[in-house]
Amino acid sequence: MLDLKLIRENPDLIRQKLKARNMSTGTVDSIVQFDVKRREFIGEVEKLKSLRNSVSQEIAKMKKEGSNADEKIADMKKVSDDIKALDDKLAEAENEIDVILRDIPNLADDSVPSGKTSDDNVQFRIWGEKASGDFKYLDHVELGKKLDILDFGVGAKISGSGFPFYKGKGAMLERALINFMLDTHKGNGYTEVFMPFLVNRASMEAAEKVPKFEEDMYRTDPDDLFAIPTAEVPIVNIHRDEIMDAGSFPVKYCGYTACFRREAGSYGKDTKGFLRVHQFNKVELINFCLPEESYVQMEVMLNHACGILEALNIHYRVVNVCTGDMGFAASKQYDIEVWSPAENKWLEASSVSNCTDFQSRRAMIRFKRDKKTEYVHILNGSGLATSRLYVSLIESNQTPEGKIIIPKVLQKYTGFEIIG
RNA sequence: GGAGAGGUGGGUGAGUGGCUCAAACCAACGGUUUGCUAAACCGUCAUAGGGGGUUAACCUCUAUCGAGGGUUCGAAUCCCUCCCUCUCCGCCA
Repeated sequence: MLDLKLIRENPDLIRQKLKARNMSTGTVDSIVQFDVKRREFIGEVEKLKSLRNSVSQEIAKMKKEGSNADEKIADMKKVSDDIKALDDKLAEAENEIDVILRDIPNLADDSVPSGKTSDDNVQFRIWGEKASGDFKYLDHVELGKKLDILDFGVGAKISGSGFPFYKGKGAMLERALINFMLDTHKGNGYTEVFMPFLVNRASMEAAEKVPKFEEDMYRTDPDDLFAIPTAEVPIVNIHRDEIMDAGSFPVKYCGYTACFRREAGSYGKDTKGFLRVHQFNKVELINFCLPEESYVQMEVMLNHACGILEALNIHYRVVNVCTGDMGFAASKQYDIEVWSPAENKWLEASSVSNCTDFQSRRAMIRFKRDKKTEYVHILNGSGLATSRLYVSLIESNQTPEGKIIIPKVLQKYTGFEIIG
């Protein structure tokens, strides 16, 4: 969430940033108005509470001395009633502010290109070359079927469409990718963690996923637990409600989880095979750092994610995501896209975001410096999601006969060099 | 799932209605003393929000003892609901 004080003191800045995100600016006026009310109520109610505290002391003293305090008690009864009424009004104003605040995204950094849709994203880097064999590239669904390593029909039978099923060497390849990525990131200084895949509502709120995106989440009914849409949620919550040691930054974690997304409202769009799924595997990178370091850390994280693709020799590009296409909590976002020779297009495989203090303010993750408490900056990046990476990998490394050559670095993880 | 115990500041831990709007100790930080180390002594020791201020230091008020309600002039303390942790039993990978 944004800083209420920042909105109060710079409403024009916020309006301008909201416009850049194609959002209406009326919310700013509402917040400012409710904030004025809120502070009025606070002033009034605290004056009354102060009075009550001091008079209660007097009553205690009078009772001890044996004198009659009935009159003061009657007065204070009235004061207490007033306090209760004012507290209710205050809570109402605070709730109104919170409801609006939960709907306002992070402010875009000035280095973010302005634009409305993904078409306005700006290519930032491109690496490698398109697979250019002199034959027709089979797509991953055809390949998977031919080699008997992927069976989307079985996944659909077990769970529904969008739940991939891997088999034999296909399953081993998936496991190899995950292990390779984790080992590489450990080498980059990340602490490996393994964590719950179901989290409580408080954790989802701290990561700013709920209530805004509740429709996109799988939720268990009697326990109100959410299937995580990304490992970002449990990892960010490691330090929730904590004042972190200022000397410890950057604090870096990597971890594998399955990720679950309902993808409500996106039916019929890029639904083939792995292109859009409800469950996928991802190795996530999270970085807690000092505010002044977050944009530098972001470039470092981007390079860590790209390093995986380069080791696997996968053709990719990085785009600087525009204001209109950026994630809710991000102030800046790079998407990494991998090339699919069969689809003849780029597929998003990773997203590296600087969430600045947007999550840490909600999650109360802070550190101390010069006697002051400041909010930590939090970055997240996929390093990477396997599903679309898998598509690019098996498609790009296929032979004219429809076999798949395993990249050198993966061979010690798979235990084989070729599928087919 | 059943039975019991318990949740107090960074940690230990006192506190069953009002000089406790949280004692004491430990840790941490600053200082004094000191050949060095250690010890001793003194001081600081929360978070959030409001108001004031030469808008920095600082002053002041309010809230916070797992969470939320309730009783009361007044709640860490009494009542209700929920959450979590620990121990034992049952079930189970």
